[in-house]
Amino acid sequence: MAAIEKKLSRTEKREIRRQQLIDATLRCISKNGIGGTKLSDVAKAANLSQGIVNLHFASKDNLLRETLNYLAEDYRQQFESVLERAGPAAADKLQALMEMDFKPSVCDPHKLAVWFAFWGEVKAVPTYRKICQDRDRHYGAVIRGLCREIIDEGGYTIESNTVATALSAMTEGLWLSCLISPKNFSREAAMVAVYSYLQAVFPQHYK
Amino acid sequence: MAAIEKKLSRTEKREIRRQQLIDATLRCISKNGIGGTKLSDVAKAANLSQGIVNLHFASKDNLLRETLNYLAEDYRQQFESVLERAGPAAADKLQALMEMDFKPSVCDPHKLAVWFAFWGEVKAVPTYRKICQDRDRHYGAVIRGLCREIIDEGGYTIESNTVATALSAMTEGLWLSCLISPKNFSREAAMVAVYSYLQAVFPQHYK
DNA sequence: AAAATGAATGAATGGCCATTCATTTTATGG
DNA sequence: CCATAAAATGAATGGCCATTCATTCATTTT
Repeated sequence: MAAIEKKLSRTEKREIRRQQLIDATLRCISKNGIGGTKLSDVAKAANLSQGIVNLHFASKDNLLRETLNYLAEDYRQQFESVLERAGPAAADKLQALMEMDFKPSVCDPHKLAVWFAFWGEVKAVPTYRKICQDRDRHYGAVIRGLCREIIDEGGYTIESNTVATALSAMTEGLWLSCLISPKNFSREAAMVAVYSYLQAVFPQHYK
Repeated sequence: MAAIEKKLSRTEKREIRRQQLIDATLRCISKNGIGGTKLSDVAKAANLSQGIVNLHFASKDNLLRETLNYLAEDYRQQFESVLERAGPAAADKLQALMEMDFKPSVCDPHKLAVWFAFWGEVKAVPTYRKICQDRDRHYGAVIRGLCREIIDEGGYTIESNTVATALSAMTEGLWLSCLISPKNFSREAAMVAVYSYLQAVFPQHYK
């Protein structure tokens, strides 16, 4: 490991350190919650020294904000990538997006624990609210657009807004189940629940 | 106020104090999150003195646990009460329960903020997980039972489990929207989303 | 109404933890 | 290969906050 690091330039190392610390933070929050996460834990989890977080992130608040930003960015990338690959039919894109939400890389108790830890602070910390709101707004708009296309194609009478709201909510609620009762939860059953709605509301598009 | 308290016996006063402190805790958590809630804040919010929480609850952990228990019990009471009053048809009961979830007394950003604050710690604090799991299990079972009845009546082919999962998830996801974007959120629109599912999946029962 | 018991107060204590900083280690440009 | 600058360390600092406790105040009992 040290041998590998030797080959990296200073600026490369800088980025690596930051990411290393964010990863450690994710593990700590998932295990101990935001309140239970100490900078000394984060440093230990990253195999680095006490003062390292303040060196790279200046403050704990800052580290937490950057961690949330990383989570949001991680989701965004997967979302865009799925949107590109799937389709071209709107119905296929929508289904692919829903399936993404229950892939192990997204629907993973560790990551979800961190999402919920931040959601739990949304009312108290405007910065977190802002980041989460922007995320919701963006994906909401995309989903709504796809629903609109499907509705136009199929001549359905339901509001695109209603379907988009229902789908997004269902996803997030299923994530909560995954967090609270991981034993009992199955990603397949979750997808079946989502699919039951798509099928019921867009019968020509989903069988 | 002092005049009123004078008339109360010691044991009555004890209960009142505990409730007063739990109410203050709800307000503090809603405003500052669990991490930002100090015992001195709680005492101040209850117009009482510094050491009062330790006197009545022994420790902060204890106060938080009791606060979550209170939230759960509050929900349980409303749930049972709705279940009693509504019906007797299963479809009516189910609808009444869903409507309850979006009444102001339940779907209120202050209360929801506290629910989410605890959900955010579920992975880190087994005690919280236990309480939330029990809650989910219980209501899940009731909702599933009602869905089963409706399915049998209507000769639908969908699994009761799927519908129950979808409905519970949608509720909780909509609560998250209410928390994150209270400006944009409307309780009516949320109910429309839920209703769109009921209508689509149980067309004979919901028009 | 005196004694005893319980409730409430708020100042003092002690531990925890983010942050700082003097020192050491490592990388880079000349 | 040296000089300089950046990165990393970890011990020390200081502030915050849960908890304790001696004291005061109120209620109940005898």
